[in-house]
Amino acid sequence: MENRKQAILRAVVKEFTTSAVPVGSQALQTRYFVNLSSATIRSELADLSDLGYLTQPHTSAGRVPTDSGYRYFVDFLMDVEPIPERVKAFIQDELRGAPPDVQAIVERVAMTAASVTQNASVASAPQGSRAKIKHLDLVSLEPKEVLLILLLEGNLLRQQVLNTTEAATQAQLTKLAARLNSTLGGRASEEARRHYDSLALGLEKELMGRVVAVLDLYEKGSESLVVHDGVRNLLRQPEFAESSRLHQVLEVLEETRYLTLLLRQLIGDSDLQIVIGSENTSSQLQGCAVVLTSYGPSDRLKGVVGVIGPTRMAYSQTVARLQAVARGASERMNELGV
Amino acid sequence: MENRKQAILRAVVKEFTTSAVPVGSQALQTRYFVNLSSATIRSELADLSDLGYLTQPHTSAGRVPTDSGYRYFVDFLMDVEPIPERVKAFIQDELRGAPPDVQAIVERVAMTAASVTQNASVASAPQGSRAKIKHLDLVSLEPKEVLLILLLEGNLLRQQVLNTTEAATQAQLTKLAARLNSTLGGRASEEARRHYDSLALGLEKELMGRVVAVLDLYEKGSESLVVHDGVRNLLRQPEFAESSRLHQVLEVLEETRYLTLLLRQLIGDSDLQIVIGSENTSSQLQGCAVVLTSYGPSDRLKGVVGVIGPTRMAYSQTVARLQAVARGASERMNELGV
DNA sequence: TGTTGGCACTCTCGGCCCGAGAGTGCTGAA
DNA sequence: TTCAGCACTCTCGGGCCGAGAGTGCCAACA
Repeated sequence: MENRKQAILRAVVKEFTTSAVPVGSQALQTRYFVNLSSATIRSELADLSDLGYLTQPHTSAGRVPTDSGYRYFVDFLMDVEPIPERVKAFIQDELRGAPPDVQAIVERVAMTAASVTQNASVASAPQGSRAKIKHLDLVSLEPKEVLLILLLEGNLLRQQVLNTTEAATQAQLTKLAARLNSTLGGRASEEARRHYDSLALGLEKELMGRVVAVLDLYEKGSESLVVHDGVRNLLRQPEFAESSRLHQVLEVLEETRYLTLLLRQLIGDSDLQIVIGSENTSSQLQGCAVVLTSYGPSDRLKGVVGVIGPTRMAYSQTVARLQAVARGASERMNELGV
Repeated sequence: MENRKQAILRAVVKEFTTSAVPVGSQALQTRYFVNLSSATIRSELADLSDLGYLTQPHTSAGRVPTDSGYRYFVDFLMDVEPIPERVKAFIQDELRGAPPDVQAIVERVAMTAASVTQNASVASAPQGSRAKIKHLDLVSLEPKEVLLILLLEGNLLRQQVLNTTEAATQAQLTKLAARLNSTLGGRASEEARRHYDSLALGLEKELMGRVVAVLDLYEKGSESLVVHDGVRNLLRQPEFAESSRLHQVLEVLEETRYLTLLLRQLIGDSDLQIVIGSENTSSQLQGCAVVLTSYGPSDRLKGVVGVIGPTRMAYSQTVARLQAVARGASERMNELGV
């Protein structure tokens, strides 16, 4: 595409992003292209419309980018936007101040992302495809009831209440825990499965069954922690003035199970994903843009943080800030060993 | 107030609750009071307006209950509404299926409350004013880094990463943990504080300092777990068709810190609290009604679950179902010992 | 050939009017 | 005290209209 067309497309996107009003040839001329006449710009706009990058709400209105228009912008025209120091500092502060557990950090990540991008946000907890057992503990609740505490790599705590067939004292449990710790501590989940298989029926086998179950749940990712925040930001946008639009977005956000799948499917193995309007497979997100990136303490342990807003979104700003949040969160998690 | 006036007020509330349209004398006559003429009803309606229980959007519209009208209804006219078996079963299923940890249960409680009342919901985790230490564990992460795992009464797990001045091996830590468990296990937080005071400087004192800090945090309730759900339900109500109304509610719901305070302040020590429209101290909740009740595994450990919706709310149904959810959650927590 | 000023055309938007309809309050009679 | 009748008030939706914004096209020009 010729340079001038690109420049005009970029200008339309930029202008529409901030004003939310269809942009006409005159506005472009006075604000971006003083050397061109509005007639020239009009003919370029007509071309861009023919190419499918722009459209008009009605014959005598200005132009609005189509989904393809945004896509072209994102792929070829977008420049990296520097993040103001104030925002950088805010992100740092928020994430440094996060308490040392996954749940809290994920919530903080969602909150920060929503806040700095002024859109709705989602975040899921980092999850690995292979788990390591770091530590294990057994606490007697009742004579035949045991609480199993499992510390996975990444300082993820899991607990399970377990009704055993035979009674056990706390002393016995402590001993058993110590033995299991030396066998399994620091080992991958495979080890636990092998150990389970090797056992004869009894308390230890029952216990290890639970351990394996927890590991399975974790590795299959069917236990999911997904949070969302910043829905109120969407209400500031004219796109969501009528409630039906917001309703659809909320159906996605509040349906945790679905949201989890969506995030997992979208992020794939790419590190930055931008989905615009009709590119969304989910019908509720038509008209919305989704920007996702991954974060986590290590390459093996990755969660997703993302932003949902109208397609008329400040893409370059959103991407920059979202990535900053992801970087900050990764550092914090790394530092905490969480 | 005379019986007939009460009956008419009740009818207006009931009718308006379902239709959301101002109710006129004729509608009342044909649907509730076939033996009265519409003129008679009109004069009663005029009286109820004078009393401040009803109002009209404009001179030639039907009547709408005022906040006082709802208040009178709730205090004197509301009858207990039986819960359909299907709904009862749904509540049971949802709560029985909740995983055995507090976080998950609180989320499940909010989700269920939102679902069965078709409104937005909030829930906070049960919290006691005094904590008991059930179990404690120490895991060595790095030579000078220790993870402290603390199991409080109610199976609440807390973790803290702690950088120690002196290095310690896992064996030493295990020994120390065992000693502390026998000293503190099952004891109240006072014991931990006394033990902390009695110690000389050193690893154990550092550790106990953290333990005491966690207990403090918990007992002061400054660590808060509050979740909300079902905002999408509000969008079905005409009251929230224009986005500004929803915006205000979302500001309350998404501002966790504020929400926590609000819940704590509202519930006080009563077991059921209904706040209607202008009775709300928070300006964002004018026009909304809030219904709250408490739940938890024991009398000492109470959380709050509540519903937020338009003042035009099916109060008797909401109260009945909310209490059923609270009962179900309490049972589940009791059973899990969570 | 690309650019430009001029111009007719199209479409939205807000304001206005108006009639239908709903619901009221009042009044006088039973 | 109840009720039928009636005049009155107000909203709501539809239709109309003029202002304004923006377009596409065309002919002229460099």
